[in-house]
Amino acid sequence: MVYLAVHPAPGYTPVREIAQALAISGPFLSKVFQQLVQAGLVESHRGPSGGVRLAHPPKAVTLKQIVVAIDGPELFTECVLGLPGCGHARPCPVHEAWTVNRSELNLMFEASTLEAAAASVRQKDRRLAGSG
Amino acid sequence: MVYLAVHPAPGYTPVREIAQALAISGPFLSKVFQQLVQAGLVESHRGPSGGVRLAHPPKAVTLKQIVVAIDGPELFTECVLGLPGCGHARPCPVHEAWTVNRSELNLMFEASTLEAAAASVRQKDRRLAGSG
DNA sequence: TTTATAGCGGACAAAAAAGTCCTAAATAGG
DNA sequence: CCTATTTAGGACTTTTTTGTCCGCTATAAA
Repeated sequence: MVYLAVHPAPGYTPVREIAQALAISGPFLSKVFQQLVQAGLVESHRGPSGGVRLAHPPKAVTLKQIVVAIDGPELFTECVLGLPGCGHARPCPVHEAWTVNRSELNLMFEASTLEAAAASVRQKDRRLAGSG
Repeated sequence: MVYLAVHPAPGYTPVREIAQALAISGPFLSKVFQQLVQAGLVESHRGPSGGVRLAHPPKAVTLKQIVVAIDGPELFTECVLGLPGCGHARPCPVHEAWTVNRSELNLMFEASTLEAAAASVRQKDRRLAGSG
């Protein structure tokens, strides 16, 4: 998604192209984009001149949305010990501590936008892939 | 460790006893305690009347120490995207955002002590296990 | 000294996650 | 209409993580 924000195109960008640019596997990235499409963060189009594109302006997309789309909302909702049913009524020993922690995490991930990440990449020639 | 803090014993407490009290598997808990012993958070003693006990007063043990002992220091040191070599020189797009985030996490996990968790359990009759 | 107890550590097994492959469906262009 | 392209989605494989088992060593008590 950062790639799409940094390299805006008039139409759709093929997943394969992104995969090559980031030096990651095509099928794998394809799976990731399926999740992003289902979450409504990305729009896709099949056939020739098809591909993917951002569904919203980068300013309106947060890091939290992306994390939730790919890894699920558990990080922002669940008990840190993984105890099922942990909540105000039946808290685990670190419930309060983690609740505070978690809300901070929420704020930070919500404050971090795709636009900010893209700007950072443009300005600092920042890498997107593991090598390069 | 919360159990040990809540149920102080004159000598060592067998791992099996703790496993039964918390309704979790003995061999599994045994593995966990091996890690805690190696990390120096718990002391063990073999043979009859052996078992485990806290190596330090609960006040002096932080949640961070326990997390690091069991899951490793990665949570508090590594790039959130998992890019090898991500750092100040070659940052990933969310490097700064995550750095801030991570130091907050550090502070919170360092501020949360075993004593606090144990007190919480004692006062509020808080459960330690998944059911009960 | 013998015996039962208890943690240690390596090998093994099971479960979950990550990643790949293949076929189908859509669609733009000739 | 036909073909090439490109995502969708399910099945499969590989890898990683998680959890179990078993023999070994230590040791307290009889």
